[in-house]
Amino acid sequence: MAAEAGVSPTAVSFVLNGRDGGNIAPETKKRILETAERLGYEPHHVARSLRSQTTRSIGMVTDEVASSPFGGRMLAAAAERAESAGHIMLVMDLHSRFDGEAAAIHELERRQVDSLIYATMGFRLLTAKPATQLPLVLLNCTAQQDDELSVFPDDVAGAQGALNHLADLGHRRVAMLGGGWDPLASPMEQGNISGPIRRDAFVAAAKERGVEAGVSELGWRINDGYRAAMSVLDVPSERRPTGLFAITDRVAMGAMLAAARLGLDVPGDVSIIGFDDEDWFADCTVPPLTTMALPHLRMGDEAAAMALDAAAGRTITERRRALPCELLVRESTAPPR
Amino acid sequence: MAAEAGVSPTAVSFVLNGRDGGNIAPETKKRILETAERLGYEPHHVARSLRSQTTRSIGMVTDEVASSPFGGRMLAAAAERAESAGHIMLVMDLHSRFDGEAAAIHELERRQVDSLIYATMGFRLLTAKPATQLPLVLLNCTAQQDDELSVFPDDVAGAQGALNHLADLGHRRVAMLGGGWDPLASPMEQGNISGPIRRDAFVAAAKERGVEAGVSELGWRINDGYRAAMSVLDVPSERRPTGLFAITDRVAMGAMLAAARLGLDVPGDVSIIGFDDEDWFADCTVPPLTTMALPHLRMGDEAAAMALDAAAGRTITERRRALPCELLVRESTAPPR
DNA sequence: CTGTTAGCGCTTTCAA
DNA sequence: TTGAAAGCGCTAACAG
Repeated sequence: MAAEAGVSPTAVSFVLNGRDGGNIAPETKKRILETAERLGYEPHHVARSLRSQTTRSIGMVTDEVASSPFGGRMLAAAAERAESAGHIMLVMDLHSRFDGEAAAIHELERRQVDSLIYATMGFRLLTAKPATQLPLVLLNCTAQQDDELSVFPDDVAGAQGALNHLADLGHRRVAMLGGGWDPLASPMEQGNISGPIRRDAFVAAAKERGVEAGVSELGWRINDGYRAAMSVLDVPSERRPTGLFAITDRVAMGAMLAAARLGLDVPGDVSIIGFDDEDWFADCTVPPLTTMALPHLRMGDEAAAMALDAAAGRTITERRRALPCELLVRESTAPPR
Repeated sequence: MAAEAGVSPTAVSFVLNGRDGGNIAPETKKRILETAERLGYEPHHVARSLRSQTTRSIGMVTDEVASSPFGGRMLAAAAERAESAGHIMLVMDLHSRFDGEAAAIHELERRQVDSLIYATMGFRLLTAKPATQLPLVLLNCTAQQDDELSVFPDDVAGAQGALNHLADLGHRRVAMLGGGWDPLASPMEQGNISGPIRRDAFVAAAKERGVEAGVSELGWRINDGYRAAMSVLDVPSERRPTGLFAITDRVAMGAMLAAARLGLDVPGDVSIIGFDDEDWFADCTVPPLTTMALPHLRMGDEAAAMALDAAAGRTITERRRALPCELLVRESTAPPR
């Protein structure tokens, strides 16, 4: 390339990296640019990495995030943000092996990634943050005492928002369905802290609004929701809640099944609001499910942005970011009648 | 490192790469190994890449696979296989931008990945295979005329298997629910060829087994399944099918809703079998859904294995691999009564 | 059997 | 304003 343009490698390097602070004659610069264009020349990425000690890449280690329904969204959003900054994501999935964490990080360090994202499937509170010298951002999890960089959903505001939606609609007697400890959950999921957070915030918000709120924590899945809704709904109508807050969309689905079984109309007899906005799940229920959407896309995006900033040595203002959930009002909620 | 052990870099390189074909004195070798151990020495990956022209990594470009419910599974499985061979996955998500393909591949080539996996969300037939000089394997898609390396689900055998399951149970009148053209589908999904493949195979298998088979292609989602099942089930019982094959688990879910609405017991009055084994979806329905599981994990695994083989220049016997689906018998199917 | 040497393709200091 | 030269850390001919 240098030979082809009849200049030195130095000149080429300067021009192509925009480092020509008036040091290169316009004429020379022009010739270099033209030659590069004509040859379709592009700097050799590996060589450049070796020299500059930066690979323009960010490593992502996931605890089966890649295989969870939400994980893909976070990963894709993070990858997109990385790409837009000329970086790329290297992924290592722990596929539920607790032990692999150190090895995965080590491998990523060997490959000289510029920063690291550690992502979990459920929203978890980490007792020990992954050990590394690299800039690290926690995605969908956060560390106990550290002021580690982290990005996670604002479950508190989400649950409050759900209650407020119901209260604004005029509901005075509501119930929260689902949550609690799930013996069937994978070990990874056990550390999930969304359950108690959402419950406490929901109950507190209900108290504040003067709304009567029951809780039936029978699990996280469709049939748990079915059972919970059955227990809560199958009572005389004057004691029956008119609004149901399901801790997940799956639980909401079960609640819908239960309502149908009991001959209750949704949202006529009972309003149901879910949480998560899992895939197109909420779009597909009958009626379409109102839900509190987890900000997975934005979480992935922010995590990558933080990783990029940290790698570049920029100062980061907000080190722990609780991102707001979004209320998606569809057709499963309405004023009580 | 070489200095520390008092030997030449050559000796170190040979020993650490296992290339010491009797060329290194056992004594020297031992000293090198000990020193490496003591120093926690590891070869510099980037430098090695520069020298050896191989980065031990495989590039993956996805058309929003990373953000689809199944995509994560394939990606994670591929990543795991790559890791086990000391490779790593670099991912570029096209996030539904058709145009980005060439750019994504180009970026991966610049980063000197050893091979490429091109993965799609739905099972697609590619008219033009992505252009690259690198070894390329198509994941969840295949090319029209080429003998390109590809891995995809055996939808034909899957649909046959579903019918055979129903027929073996004794059903003589069945219906297929869902599929057809979906105007609401994303452009990416439009190219999905699973629909016609499954339908034709199902119908042909029914004919072969002497089973009467109707088809109601009203779409791919829960409420489409609801509508399709309603139209098929809401007839006099002597004309009503006793077995339903839903083209996706979502459609099956809708069919269950319809059955419940009509007061029909599943599987007593009507058996329902789904397709895909989406997430824990099938586990969560009431009753648990019998379904034909797509081999996503194995697909990701095989794709990575093929990419690895191709990169290493090994000869690959089966260039197009249709991987078998697995029948998961749960509780939504039973003999007719 | 072992070590010297010459690069891989780039960036950057330093001298011209 | 430009170019020569020295590496980044490793591998692999090729001598010794």
